[in-house]
Amino acid sequence: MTQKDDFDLREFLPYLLNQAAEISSQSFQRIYKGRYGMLRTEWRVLFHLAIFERMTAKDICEKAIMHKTKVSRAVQRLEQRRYLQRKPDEKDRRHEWLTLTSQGRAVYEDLRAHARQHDQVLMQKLSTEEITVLRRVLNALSQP
Amino acid sequence: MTQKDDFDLREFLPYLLNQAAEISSQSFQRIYKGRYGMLRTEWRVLFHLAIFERMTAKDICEKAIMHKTKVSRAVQRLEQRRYLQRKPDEKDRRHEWLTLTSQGRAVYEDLRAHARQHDQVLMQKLSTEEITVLRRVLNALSQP
DNA sequence: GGTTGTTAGTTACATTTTCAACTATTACCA
DNA sequence: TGGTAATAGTTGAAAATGTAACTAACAACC
Repeated sequence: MTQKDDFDLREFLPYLLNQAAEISSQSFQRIYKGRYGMLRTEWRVLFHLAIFERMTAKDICEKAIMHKTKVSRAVQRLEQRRYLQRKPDEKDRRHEWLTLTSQGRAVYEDLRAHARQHDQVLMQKLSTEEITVLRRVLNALSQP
Repeated sequence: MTQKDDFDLREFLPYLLNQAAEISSQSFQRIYKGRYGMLRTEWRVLFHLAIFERMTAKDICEKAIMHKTKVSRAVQRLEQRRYLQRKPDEKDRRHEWLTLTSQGRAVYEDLRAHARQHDQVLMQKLSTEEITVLRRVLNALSQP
C-alpha cells in the first residue's frame, strides 16, 4: 500500500473539508445525542431559532443550507418535544413563524455552553492566526 | 429575523466546517453522480484504490476514516460495475486485496481531471497563503 | 488438539435522508 | 375575474446510513 499516483487526496478541498467536518462533528454529536437524543438537523434548527429568535422554515433552509424536507422534519420533532412553537402568519398563511419555547431555550443554552467548550478543544490544535484565517476562509467557501 | 444571541454560529467550527464541506461537495457530486451514478462513499474508495493501488477494505477504512460497512457496500457496488477486483490473500484468507480494473482506472482518471478543475475554481476564492493555511489546518483537524 | 479470543468483512434491521409528488395559499396577468 | 404560475411546507416511497449481530478465518493459550 504505497502511494502511486501523483494526485494527493490531502490537497483536494472537498475531501479535506469533509474529513475535518466529519471528525469535528462526531464529538459534538455525542453531546446533543447523548443528552437530548437529538439529530444533527435538529440542533441546527434549534440554534438558528435561538439566535434569530423568529424565523420561518424557509429562512432556516437558506441560512443553514438545508433542504426543506430536512427542516420540516426537524421542526416536527422539535415541536413534539415542546422545544418550539408554530404560528401561522396572519397576512400570508403559507408562512409559519417558529419560535423556541422556554424549554427549548434552556436546551439551547445548555448545548451552547458545550459547543463553546467543544470549540475551545478544537482550537487548541491551532494558533490564533490559523483560527482567524480558517474562519474567514470557511465563511468565504460557504457562500455558494 | 435579526440576530439576538451573542453566540455566533459562524464561529462554531463544526458548523462552519460542515457548511463549507457541504457546499464544496455539492458541485463535485454533480460530476461523479451525473457521469457515473456514483455515491460519495464510492468515489472515495475509487480514489484511494487508484492512489494506493492495492489495499484491503480495512486499509481504506483507516485512511479514509470510513466505517467498515460503508466501505463494504461501496466495494460491492464498484465490483458490480467492474471498477475493481478482489483477490483473497493467500496466507490469510480473511484479507481481500482490492485493485482497480482498467475500466475503474479510466473512470478515476476522468474524475481526477474534474476534481483538479473543481479545486481550481474553489481556490480562486482564496489567496495562496490562505490555501496553504487551510490545507495544513484541515489536515491537523482530521487527526482524531 | 480444543477452547477462547481476535480480526476482516458481511448482513439484517432500524433510522435518516433523498426525491418526487402533493396540498394549500398567494401572485401574476390576459 | 379566472386561469396559470409560483411559493411554503408536508408526505410517502426509495435509497442510503448506522448499529449490532453475525460468519469465517486465524491466533493464542492451556
